[in-house]
Amino acid sequence: MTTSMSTEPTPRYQEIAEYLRRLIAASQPGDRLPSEAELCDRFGVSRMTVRQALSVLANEHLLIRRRGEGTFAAPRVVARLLGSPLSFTESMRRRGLRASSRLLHAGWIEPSVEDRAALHLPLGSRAVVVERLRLADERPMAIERVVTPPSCAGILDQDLEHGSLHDAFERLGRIPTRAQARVSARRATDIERRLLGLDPDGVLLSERRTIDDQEGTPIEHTETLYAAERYEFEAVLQRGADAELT
Amino acid sequence: MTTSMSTEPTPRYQEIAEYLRRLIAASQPGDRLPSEAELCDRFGVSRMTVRQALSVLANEHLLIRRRGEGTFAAPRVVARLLGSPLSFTESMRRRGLRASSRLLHAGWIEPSVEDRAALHLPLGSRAVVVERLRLADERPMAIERVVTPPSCAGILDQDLEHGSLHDAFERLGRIPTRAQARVSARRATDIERRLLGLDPDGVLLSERRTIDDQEGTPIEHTETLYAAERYEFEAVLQRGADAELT
DNA sequence: GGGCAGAAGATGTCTAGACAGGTCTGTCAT
DNA sequence: ATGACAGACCTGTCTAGACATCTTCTGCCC
Repeated sequence: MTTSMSTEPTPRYQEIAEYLRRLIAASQPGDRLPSEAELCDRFGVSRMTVRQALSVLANEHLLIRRRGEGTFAAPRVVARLLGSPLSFTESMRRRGLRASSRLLHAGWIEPSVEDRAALHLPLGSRAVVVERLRLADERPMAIERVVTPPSCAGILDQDLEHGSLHDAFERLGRIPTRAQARVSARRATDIERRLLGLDPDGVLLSERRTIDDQEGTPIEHTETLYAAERYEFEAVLQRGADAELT
Repeated sequence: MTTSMSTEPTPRYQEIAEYLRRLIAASQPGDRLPSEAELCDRFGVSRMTVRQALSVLANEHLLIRRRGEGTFAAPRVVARLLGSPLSFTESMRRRGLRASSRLLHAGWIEPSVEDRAALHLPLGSRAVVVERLRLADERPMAIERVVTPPSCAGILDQDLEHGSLHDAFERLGRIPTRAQARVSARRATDIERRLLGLDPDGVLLSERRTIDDQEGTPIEHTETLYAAERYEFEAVLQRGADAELT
């Protein structure tokens, strides 16, 4: 049994994980997923290989395993690690969804007081704004408004419909290094409801964050308004040997 | 009868993980850890068992594995929330507010499916619940519902009106060490509105979290409902050498 | 000394089983 | 009807290997 796949072989467990991601994306939360034995048969692999795929997805909270019962699609859409460098695109892909954007507006503005403070802009300075509607499988997930200082105006020349904004920053030599975020919630306005396709009781999760580059210079002040009924934040906290305060 | 979490012995891979946790705690970030082969010898188990222990810790970002090189203590924590959700009391104190509680309910319950999964409870096991209204300078801020396993029932004997629940855990020898949290938002119900003193459009920030003790055993599964108009989460992320998560 | 090939050592992927323990269902005896 | 129990099914834990791939070190040759 020579396994002679020498041309960049994707591990079997990743194939199985991909299959399950799609299955979960097409399932209702709580739906039963194939048992380990069924997956062994379907993919012709041993049980440990199937279990490796399942443990990857369990760690991402995409499925829940209950001994004696079975494996089930995880409740709800969990989105992104709070403050994580994971892009919107990448976190959607892990959930078997295809991310895209619709550019709402891009150009120069007079920054608000909050924008100025976050980006350390002098009074009278202008700023660059990019507003996009973020979609997952064509379904609106969030409204994003990014404000950057004049020194980053180069991003206006990049592909804002398909590319990642963070990649655009890196091409300009500015590496996103440190982020501060604040998360709050409020009811949606009429305009926001229409853009996101929410019902009249629609609630928004707001993430306002500031990102610094490798030199500690602020390069981005962003507010992202997520449809709360379809999006959650996730955070992992480790209490280390440091009770360090601010 | 308090008891009995389970009659089964601790799995070998958890023993090994515990050994490694202590080793990592005593190491500098980047230090080399024992190789898989060394761990196999030391504990007299097969390689897959050692790998299971290692993958648990890798998922917690406590160590980093590099193919061909070895396994190393992880370089620092990836993300930390300020005003840490590890303790309401502590986060209020940092904001210069005095935290207090009004006990709504405390006792034994039949845990929900989600509670059971989060706390690794067997079917039929009961659980302890504590529901409190959390106040900051006498102003209602959040409704908190804590579910803990029978092994932590001792917290029922503690002062739940004034003391910190986490201090109570530590007095039981269970040190809250790691937390996973998910943050979402929704409208408040009538009861919640009344408890928190919200207006009819009131929105809640919901934080559902699970906390593990120093041995990785879940000790708390909590949902906290914050008055969104008076509360925000803050997070700070420092990007280290974490280009390789997954 | 410099360069290169190979050995050694490390993790990654995978097999084909085994037994244990939790959950559910249907049947049989009460 | 109801309760007890057996069996089917499912995930959890673990073994004792195998080959692949990647990195680093070593020693030989030029």
